[in-house]
Amino acid sequence: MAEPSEARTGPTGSDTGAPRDRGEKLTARGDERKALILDTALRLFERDGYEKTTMRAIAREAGVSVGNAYYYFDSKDHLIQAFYDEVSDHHIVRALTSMRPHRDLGARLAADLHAWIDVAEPYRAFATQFVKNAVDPNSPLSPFSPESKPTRDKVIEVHRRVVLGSNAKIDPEIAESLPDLLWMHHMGIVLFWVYDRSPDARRTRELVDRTAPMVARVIRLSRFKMVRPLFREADKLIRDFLLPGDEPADRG
Amino acid sequence: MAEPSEARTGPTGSDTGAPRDRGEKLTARGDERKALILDTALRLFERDGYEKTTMRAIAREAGVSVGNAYYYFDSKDHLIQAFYDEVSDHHIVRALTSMRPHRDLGARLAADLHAWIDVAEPYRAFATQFVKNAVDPNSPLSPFSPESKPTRDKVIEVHRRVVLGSNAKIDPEIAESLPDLLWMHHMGIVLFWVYDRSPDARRTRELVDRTAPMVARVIRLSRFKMVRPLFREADKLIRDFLLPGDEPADRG
DNA sequence: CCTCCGAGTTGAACGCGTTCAACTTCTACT
DNA sequence: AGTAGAAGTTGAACGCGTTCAACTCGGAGG
Repeated sequence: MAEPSEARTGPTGSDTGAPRDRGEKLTARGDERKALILDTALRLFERDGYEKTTMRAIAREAGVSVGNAYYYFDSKDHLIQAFYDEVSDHHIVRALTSMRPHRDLGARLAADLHAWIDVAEPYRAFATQFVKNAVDPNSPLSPFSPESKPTRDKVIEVHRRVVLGSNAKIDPEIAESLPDLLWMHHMGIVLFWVYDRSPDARRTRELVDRTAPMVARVIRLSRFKMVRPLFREADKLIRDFLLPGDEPADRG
Repeated sequence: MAEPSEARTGPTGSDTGAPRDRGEKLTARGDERKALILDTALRLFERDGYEKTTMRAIAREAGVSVGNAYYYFDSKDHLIQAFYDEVSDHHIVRALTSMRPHRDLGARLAADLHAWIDVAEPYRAFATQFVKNAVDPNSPLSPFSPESKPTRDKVIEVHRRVVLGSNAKIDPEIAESLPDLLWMHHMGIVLFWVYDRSPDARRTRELVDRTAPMVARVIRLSRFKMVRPLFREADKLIRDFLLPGDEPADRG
């Protein structure tokens, strides 16, 4: 399989299964190195923004070669995935703590979302890029991508706790997919936050304070017979369309 | 792409006074040239997708130099703006026609959305890129950008007609912001459509058929006293947060 | 005729993300 | 110790979007 290096003709791609950084074996030193590169990248992203930070700058600052950065991360985007993981982890801890004193569903939800804003705020400068990539179905950063599933599941689990720890009485039939609904509400808030230019995301916080009680009120409505069919159908819809359930295999 | 290059100057009429991209003087020959480049670009986007189509390929295919393409369009993204305008214009015509026979709000909404899918379907291959850019607040492609306002207003106007032509009885207080709500529903459908991999967007159409009646049902609910406060608050929320209201910016 | 000027046009060049063949270092096993 | 092979590392090179100094062209004024 010897191809002349200068004639780079033909379709190179379509081999989508790049097993570069996946669960491959990394030595202890490799783990260190990977962390070093990631930390450097996030620091530069925070300081200069995502687009203005070059892979060459990251490599130089971390004291490695460009190629080496690519040995640990498949792409520049993958570095953002790591950022998202980090934010998510911090969010989980903070959210569970801050919602603990509350029993009211709206209050718990608001605490949850405020916790997210607290954690994510330092990175707002380059969060745009995250959302931009998240919206691309082919990106590993897509919320529906296999790569994102573990993180996403963890976040949804938080929303489950929001519901479970509350004193709200909820139609058990819709209770199960409620966390996913709340997750979507969360995503909406995130989208607003990305656009938000007010200092300290004050406007997003205001939005949270006003939507959280509303969401709680809507959920409380589900007990009434008049609207129950509507809720059932909405629930079914969400299950059918938004939750992939079990997609057998993508590349195997 | 049924319209020949001649149609380029006609239908928009709204120059928006945007001095953004070469709003400078263009000779007759310049207009032709610009249209030629645009048509070539859209054709290649449709054939090969957005990312795989290079500016060099567009230039070569159109018989001009790369630099010349940049003389008429500030960036590759700006070519997509043109695509969005075109889709919107066709959608408006088709939607108004196809919803005319219906009086039921759900049916009218479904007709509207199906019309959009019909028009946009050929471009699904590179629609991802549009959404990706649309989500960037700094992009001229953002739905909230001044550049997009004329197009967006036209689309929202269609949604106003959806409501006005129906026999639904709606709390007048919420009726006014209803078009914007429907527009957001539309955006949600678009987002799903971008992810949709089913042939002919069948799954998105299914989603439309199921959500449109639901939306209509929710709107019908607004008459009931029990939920009216909730609707009022939701309405106020939308006004306060999602509609910029009075931006004293363009074209006095 | 020539000159001037600005719209139109060019392609080499820049900086970017990414790839790759070749190289070095470490680990495991004989 | 020796050695195979995996893990780690390198920088030049590729193709991309974009920029820019220099060019051509056409018509208005002398």
